[in-house]
Amino acid sequence: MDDIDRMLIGLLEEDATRSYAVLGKAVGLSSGAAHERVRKLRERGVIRRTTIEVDQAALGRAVTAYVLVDGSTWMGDSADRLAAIPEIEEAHVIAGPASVLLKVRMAGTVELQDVLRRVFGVDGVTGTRTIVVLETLFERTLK
Amino acid sequence: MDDIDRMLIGLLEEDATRSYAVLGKAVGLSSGAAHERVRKLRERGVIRRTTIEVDQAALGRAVTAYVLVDGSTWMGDSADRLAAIPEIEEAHVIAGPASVLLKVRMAGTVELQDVLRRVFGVDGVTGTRTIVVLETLFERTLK
DNA sequence: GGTGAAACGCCAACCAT
DNA sequence: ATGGTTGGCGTTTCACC
Repeated sequence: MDDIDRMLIGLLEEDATRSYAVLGKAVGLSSGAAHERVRKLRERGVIRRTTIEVDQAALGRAVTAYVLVDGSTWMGDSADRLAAIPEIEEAHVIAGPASVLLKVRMAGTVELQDVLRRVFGVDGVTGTRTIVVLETLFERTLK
Repeated sequence: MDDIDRMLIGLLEEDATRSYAVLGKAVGLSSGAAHERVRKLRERGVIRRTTIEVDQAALGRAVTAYVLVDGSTWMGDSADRLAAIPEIEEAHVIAGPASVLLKVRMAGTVELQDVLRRVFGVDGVTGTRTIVVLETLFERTLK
C-alpha cells in the first residue's frame, strides 16, 4: 500500500470506468502494471467491488432519517432481524446515548412511521429516537 | 422508470462490471437496448457515476463517528467550511436535537479529537456531541 | 423503443528485456 | 516493471423494424 495504490483508488472512486491505459498514465506506470496493482487491491479486499452511485430521490426514496435505538439486551445479535428491514441502509453499534444507530431511507414520513413500527418489533428494542434529515449538504467518498 | 430500469440499477449496484450482453439477458432485452436504457439513466442523473467500494479500515481509517453539531446561526451556509474538513464523509441539516449531523472517519481517537477541534473552528458552531461507532453491523445499498 | 450485426477499441495474457 | 504483440470480448453505432 503505497502512494500509487492510494492514487489508483482515488481515481477509480471518481470514475471506475477509466481504462487501465488512462490509470497507468495518470500514476506514471504502464497499463499492465496499473492493471496488476488494481487486481491485487481487489484480491486483498481493499477494493470490495465496483458499483454505481444512485440518486435515491429519483427512485422514490425522498426521506432520509437516523434512528437511535435503545435496547434492553445486547443488540449486536439482532443484526439479522434489522437487516430484514429493507429500508435500513446502515446499522451501527454505538457508544453513547443509545445501543444502535440506523440510517433509513424511504418514500415519505408515512413510510417512516411504518419502518419504526417494524424496528419496535425486533426483540429487545425498548425505544427509538428519530432524527429526520432536512437537507443533505454532501455525501462523498473520502480522499 | 419502469421495473426493467429498476432491475438494471439493482444489477449494476451489485456489480457494475457486468457487460450489457449479460444485463440484457437478465432483463430480457438485447444488449443494445440494455445499453440505451443505462445510457438514459446516466443522462437523467438517476445513475450518478460508477465507482468502487473501498474498505476504509484497510486505508487506515479505523474509527467512524457521528457528530451532532449545535449552531447559533443557520448552518446550511457553512457547508463549504465543513466540506473543507476532509474527514467528514457526510453532512446533513437535521430536524431534532441539533443543527447538523456529520459522519466522520479517521485513523483513531486522537485524530477524532483533532477533527472536533476543526469543527469547532467553523463559524456559528456552539457545541458538539459525538457518537462513536463500536461495530458496523452492515452498510449496504438499498434494493 | 427494440433488434441484430458489423466495426472498433480495449482488456487480458504472454514474453523478452 | 516495461513495452510490444496477439486474441478475444465488449462497446458502440447503424439500418431496420
